[in-house]
Formats: sequence, C-alpha cells, structure tokens
Amino acid sequence: MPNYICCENGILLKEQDSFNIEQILECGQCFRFYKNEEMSYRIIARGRELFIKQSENGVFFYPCDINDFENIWVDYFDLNTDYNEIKNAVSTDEIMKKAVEYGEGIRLLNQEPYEALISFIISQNNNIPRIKGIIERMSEKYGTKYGGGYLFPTLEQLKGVSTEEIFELRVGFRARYIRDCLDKLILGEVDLYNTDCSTEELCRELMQIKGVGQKVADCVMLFSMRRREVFPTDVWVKRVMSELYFGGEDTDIKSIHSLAAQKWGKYAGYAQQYLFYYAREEKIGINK
DNA sequence: GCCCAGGGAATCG
DNA sequence: CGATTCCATGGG
Repeated sequence: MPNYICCENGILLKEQDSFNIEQILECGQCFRFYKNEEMSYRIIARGRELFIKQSENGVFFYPCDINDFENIWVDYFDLNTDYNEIKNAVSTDEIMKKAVEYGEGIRLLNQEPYEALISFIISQNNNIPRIKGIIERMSEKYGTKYGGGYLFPTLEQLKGVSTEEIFELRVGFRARYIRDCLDKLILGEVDLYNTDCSTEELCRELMQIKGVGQKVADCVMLFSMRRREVFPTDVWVKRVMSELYFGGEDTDIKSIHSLAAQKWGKYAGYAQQYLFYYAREEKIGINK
C-alpha cells in the first residue's frame, strides 16, 4: 500500500516515485481532465470529480476520504504497481532509456472499460483536443450533473439515443459506430465485465463492434482492462518506431508489434506509452 | 484551400 | 488477398 496521510478534506500521498500528474494526464490515455494551474488538475472518472494538486510535499487528492482513496484512486492511478521494475524491464536499449527518463512520472491508469471503449471509438482519425470536446458535449447532454461538471453518461442513459442524435454531437461518421457499440453492449453480444479469457479472444470480441479495429481494441484493453502486453500503434507510435528502430523506413504494424513483443513482452504497453509521450512532446519523425 | 488527427470500413483490382 | 478510397470535423 502507498504511503499516505489523511487530511481534513483529502488524502496526501507522500514519497510516491514515478508520479507526475501532468505526465499521467497529458500522455494521451484519458480525456476527461482539466488543468487549473501548474501541476494542479481536476478529473472526472469512476463516477467522481477529483482535484489533484502536486507539490514538493506530495500529491494531494481532494475531496476524498480513506474509502474512496483505497477503493477507487489507488486502483485508478495504479499505485500498487512497482514502476521501478517496469522501467528496468523496458530499458533494453538507449532509445527506451531516454524515453523512460523523459516520461519518468507516467503511470498507466485503470479506467472504466465502457467509457474507455466509447472514448477510443471517438478517437479514430481525430485529434486529442477535439476528442475531449466531443466527450464533454456527450457528458453535458446525457450524463448526470456532478460537482462542477457532468459524469460520463451510463449505458442506461445512452440506450435510447438515436444515431441522428449522436451525430448532433459532431462526432461525424463515428455516430453509427457508437450506436453499434451501444447495441452490442445492451444485447450482451459484447460483455466488458466478463473478461476471463485470453487477450486474443478479448480483442476479437471487441472488434465485433463497428469502428473498433486493432488499435482501438488495444487502447481499451491497455487503459481499462489491465492488458499491459498490448502495443497500440497509432500514427505517432508508427512514426517513432519507424524512425528509431527501423532506420527511418515506413514500417507495417505487424513488424512493429512483433518487435515490441520481442523486446518488451508483458510490459510492451508501458513501453508504448513512454514512446508515445516522448514522440508527441518532441515531435519525433515530423518534417525534418 | 490543403493537410492532418491516438483508424477503420467499404470497395477495388 | 493487399491496396486505395472514403468518412465528418476543426485546428494549423
């Protein structure tokens, strides 16, 4: 269990290594976060609104009691995972050593599968600011008001919403994908909470949904289902891998997955996130 | 106006 | 089969 102390309206996490709230939230794995000031954020997740303020004293979570901290946020922020072990395991070459050093405070969140699934369907062929905007509009229109914002709408709240109404959120061609996703969840054709199966089987199940291909399925499995061996390969990861591991040659996804599995095995998902953050912040593989 | 975004489905050859 | 084309929208 992490080292924390209980304060009046929150929890102060002390001496936590590998925790940088800015890197954790800005590294592209989640969308419902709001920056207040430097190292001070608000998030909406797991049916809560939470403020996080990081300083030299530690990381302060509020409003938050011991129950919520231990039952929700320790899991959400992956606090029982030893990141030193992961960093050592993935640092198999100078490139990854640099990427790990660059994003040393990154943690993989454990998000809610249903929200992650809808969010990453929206993410396809889209950019992060716009993805955030769409999810925000969807929450404001269909979700429950909570604190200073709105919770992500439940399946129950979205079940009767038509494709046309989804389209009005300006999701474009993804409207019918979202509707197909809702239908398959309602019918139980896809069950996000009975996942006692291999990653391959789980991936196949997710990919039954229209608009869910390998990349979206991998993001959902990595960010919300603890499948840390998958290696979501989007344009950024493709670029950085081609640039740094394949001599600048345009490389197909299969070859990238194969190399990732070979180099990083069950920690490939963490390696991917260090590389994604490094590539996007430093714009690796762009113009030159 | 063009290009691109945490891609994937539909269509073509 | 693999390769191309199309899909909505908004920021640069």
